[in-house]
Formats: sequence, structure tokens, C-alpha cells
Amino acid sequence: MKTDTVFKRAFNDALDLVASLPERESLPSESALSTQLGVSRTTVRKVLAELQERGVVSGVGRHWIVQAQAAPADRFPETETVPTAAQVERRFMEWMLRDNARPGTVINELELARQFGVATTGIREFLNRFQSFGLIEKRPNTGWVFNGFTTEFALELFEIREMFELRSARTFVVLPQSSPLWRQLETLRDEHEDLLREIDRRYHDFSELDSRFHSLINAASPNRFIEGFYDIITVIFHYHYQWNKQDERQRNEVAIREHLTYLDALLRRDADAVEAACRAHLKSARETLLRSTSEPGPAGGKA
Amino acid sequence: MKTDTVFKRAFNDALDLVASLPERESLPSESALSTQLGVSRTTVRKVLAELQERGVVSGVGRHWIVQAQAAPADRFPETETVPTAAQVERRFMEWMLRDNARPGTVINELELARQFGVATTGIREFLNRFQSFGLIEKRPNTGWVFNGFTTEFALELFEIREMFELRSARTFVVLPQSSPLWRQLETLRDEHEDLLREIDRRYHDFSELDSRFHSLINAASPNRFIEGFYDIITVIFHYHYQWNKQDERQRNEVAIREHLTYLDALLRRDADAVEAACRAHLKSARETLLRSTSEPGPAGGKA
DNA sequence: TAAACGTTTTTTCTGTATAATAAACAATAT
DNA sequence: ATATTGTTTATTATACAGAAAAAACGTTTA
Repeated sequence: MKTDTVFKRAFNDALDLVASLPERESLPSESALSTQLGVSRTTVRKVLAELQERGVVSGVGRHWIVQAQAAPADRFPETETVPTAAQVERRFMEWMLRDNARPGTVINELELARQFGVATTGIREFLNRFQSFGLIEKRPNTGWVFNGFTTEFALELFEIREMFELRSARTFVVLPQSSPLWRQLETLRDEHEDLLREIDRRYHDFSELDSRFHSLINAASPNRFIEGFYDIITVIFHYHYQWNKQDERQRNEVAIREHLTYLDALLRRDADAVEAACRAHLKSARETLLRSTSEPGPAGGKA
Repeated sequence: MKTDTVFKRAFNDALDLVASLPERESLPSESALSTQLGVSRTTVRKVLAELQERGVVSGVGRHWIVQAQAAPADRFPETETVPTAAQVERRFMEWMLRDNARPGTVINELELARQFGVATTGIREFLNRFQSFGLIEKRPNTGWVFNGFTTEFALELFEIREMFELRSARTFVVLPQSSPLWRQLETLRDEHEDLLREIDRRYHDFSELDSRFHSLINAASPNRFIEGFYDIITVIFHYHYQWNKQDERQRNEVAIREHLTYLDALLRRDADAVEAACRAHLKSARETLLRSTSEPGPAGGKA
């Protein structure tokens, strides 16, 4: 049976929305709420019914008004608002990156399903999507093998990343003056400087800036395969840094400075400097990642 | 429930194997058969039981002998030997490439399932894997959208293909004399010349040679992401040419000649000539594909 | 008369069930 | 002893079911 995470998240969001409204204020229409909450009208109605049930709003038909502010206890816990697919992804990445699963480990759908508390269908779906990340392989009728988050993996990943990034950076440099991307690049440069100024307090904000920077570079000449590859990088880095916080502030400060060099070279349209800065930045990113890979080797235990 | 396509294929293969044996000859052991047929011993035993049932072999325990040759009617039809997943793939590619599905078409799991005669699970599994091909996109809780086999798609595909191929060709050229790949390259060259000599009769053999050629080039410095990308190319070309036979002989002859130029340049270690030949070859391959793409445009009808 | 609501239909998501297959283990024969 | 077969167990592939969510359709109200 489907989970009701969509409803629960929408409900929590609706509580926030109600909190921003004065008492006795009337609510937006169902279709307006549907757009605001990003769910269908069907779900909006379910949310509204629940809000009424709990006395947060009252009314009927097209006259809903805010009745009272909800108690914090009314919110659904965060865990119940995340869809199964996302939970499986998270748990799997955790198993892989944090528990340092050994290369060669065979993945057992049933066991993972039990371990993650979901049905095998959910595991299967995830593994099928995840296959394109190059970390697992399918043996038909037999199962899956984890190839390991190895040095080799990181090197292959960065080889492609460098090819793609250099290619995009080169096309960026020759973009006509009229391109709106130049302005976006300048804004991004400012954001980097803002962040650097407050680095001690805001260093975790870097990841988001990083991924916006690299997608802006790619926007110079969009290619769906490059974008798809960046999705892989984004997911891997996201989870990787989630469990690998040493030196985060220091690392991010270095990366911001590298970005600034890179950004300045782009803004000067200096192709050679762009290439050098890009290479240098990727080199240090690669080294960071390499520090936490496992060595390729014979199969370890089971999943 | 699982289909028994593995058993049926193994059974057909076993018939071929028996046909190559004289009457009264004893059969290989179960484990030997398991290796030869590429299935587990469990399936081998099922095959053996069926063969006995039909009077093709007789005996018991470890003494099986060929009793008679099977009638052609004993074979299972080919359609029953292909797993659901492969059937879904084939039917979907057909829908997409042959029926020229319009860009923007929304894909309905239930409808495809009915149309293909499989359960929705099978469709879902395929779509999840197929997502990385860049032709479809998922809208959570809503469904899938087909982005179209458009000119844009072909151009983006070939941009990456060219980057990857040039990179591999460049590393190939500087491979040490001692590398075994040089010998394989020479063998491949000979095979090209053989095929060219008999082109009128054997022109369909080119695809297989083509994919072996490109994977040999990639073998110069293996990278899983490049290999994964070639899987995409291989699948697309495989189905594309299956329903697009015009000029096949002529096209393949041209491609073989291009390969030969490319091969010769590699064998001479002439980097510039390699690059030129590679570019030229990919250019004509791209043009062939472009001829059969559809134009990007607004959504058509439903799936 | 168009936006908002009420109702019905369709479709996705995800759990459960089961045959087919693989794999592990035990027994037997050469 | 070791390869081969017999038996049992574990796991995957795939169908099916049912609730959640979306979408379509119809009705009402301002």
C-alpha cells in the first residue's frame, strides 16, 4: 500500500502556512493551496479535513477560517514525511559510505528490505536506478554485487568530471557578452565573497553554492548526459559529506577560494587561466574524496 | 510468478547439444551441463527430466544416454525463451523508435502494461533503468514523460560520444608496443577486410564488429562511466537499425572503410590522423542517426 | 460565466504472495 | 578422496492487490 508521506508533508506545510495567517482569516481556495503546497487538490482536501478535525480551521464549503494556532504536537514527525524511495536511498548510501561496505559484497534484496524496513519492491527499484552510478552490478537471476567505493571509482569519476567541466568552461568563455549567464556568474561571485566573509558561521552553506556554480557552468551549453552525470556527483558528495565532517570548514574555505580564482578567470574571459583554475579545483576535490575511499580487494562478508 | 524462460532456453540449447552427439552416447555430468548451458544445476535437472519425458534421453542417476533425436516440434518457441524484462525493453523501443512516439507524450504504466501483456511492475522496473538513457523523465506520483527521440537528443549523444572516443583513441595511440591490444587491433583490422570482401552477403555482420571495435578502443584505459555510456549507444543503435534497414549495405560499407582508415592511423601511431579519422567516422554516424529523429515539439497524444 | 467545490475515475506506489531459479548442504558412487 | 547426484533452503522475478494521490468530470456559487 502507498504511504501517506505526501499528505503528511503537505499537512505540516499547511500548519506553517496557517501560522503565518492571523486568526479568523479565511484560507486560500483549494486550487490555490494545491499550487502552494505542491500537491493535488485531493490531498489538499484531506489536509483541510484533518486541520478541521484538530480544530485548527473551521468552516465548510468555501468558507474556511483560521480557528486557532496548532500545537507543535500536531505536526507529523519528519520521518513520516519522507517517501520510501528516499529512505531507501539514504539508508543504502549510509550502508555503503558510512559502514564502509567491502568491495565484492553481494547485496541481498530480502536482507536489505528487512534491514531497511521496506518491501523488496522498494529495494529493487532503488538498485535499478542506482545501477547507473557504477557502484553496483546486476547478475541476472542471482542478485547484485557491490563493486566498492574504491580509489578506482573516484579516479574514474573525476576523469569524466574533468572532461565535462573543461568542456563546459571552454564554451562558457566564448559566450557572447549578451548572454544572461554572465550576470548570473557575477551574482554567484558575490555570493562566494559573502560566504567567505562569514565562513566561520556559514561554512555548511558551501555545498549548495558549489552545486549551483557547477550547474551554471554547464548551462553554457546544456547536455542531458552531462547533467545526468552531475546528478551522480551531487548525490555521492551529498551523502559523503554528511558522514565525513572533519575539516569541513577548512576544506570549504579552500574550495571557495578556488572557485573565486576560477570565477575571476571566467569573468576575464581568460581561457588558459580558466583551464588552470578548473584543473586545480578538481584536483583538490579529487584528493578530498580519495582520502575516504576503500581499497579494491577480494569480497568481504555479506551485505 | 517468475517465468520459466531460463528453463525453456536451456532446454532448446540442450536439444542442440544432444543433436551434436551420436546416439547412445552418454551425457556430460549435471555440473558440466550447468556450465555449458549457463544455468544452475537445478535448471539442468529440470531440462534432463523434460528430455527424458520426451524420450530424447534415457537413463537414471548418473547414466544418461542419448536415446533419439528430438523432433523440431520439441523446441520451445523463441518467444517463450525471452525474459519479461527483455520483452519489455524490446516493445518499448519499438513503441518509441518505430511508432515514432511524439516528444512530450506521457507514459502510462498501466496502459503500457496492458499493451505489452505484463504486470506494471515489469514496466516500472524498465522505466527506472531506462531513465539514465536521457529519453524519459519521471514526475513523482504522476508518471513518466517521453522527451522524444529528437535531433537534440542525437546531437547531445554524439557530443559525448566524440569526447569519449577521442579521449580513448588518444590514449590508445600512446600504448606501449608491448600491449596486447595492438595485436587485437590487427586481428580486428583483418576482420574488417574479410567483411569488406564479402560485403554483399554479410553486411549485417557489421554491427557486431562495430561494437567490438569501439570497446577495444575504450579498453586502452577502462572507465566504467564510458562503458556505461556505450551501453546506451549500443542499445539505441541496436533497435534503431532493426527498424531502419534502408541503405544498410551501403551505409555499412562506408562505415567499414571509415573504420579501416581509423584503424590504419592507430596502427601507424599517427595521432593527428587518428583524430581526423575518428571525427570523420563519428560525423557520418551522427548524420545517419539524425536522419531518423523527430522534431522537438509540443506534446502529442497519449502513450 | 468562470472560478471554486463535490464526486468519480484513473494511476501510482508499495506491500504480499508464489513459482522459478540458484545456491547450499548432504548423501552416494567411482 | 573427490566428483556426482539427491535434497533442502534461500533468493529473485513477477503477478496481484489495495490504499494514496492525481486527474477528470460534473455541479454549484458568487
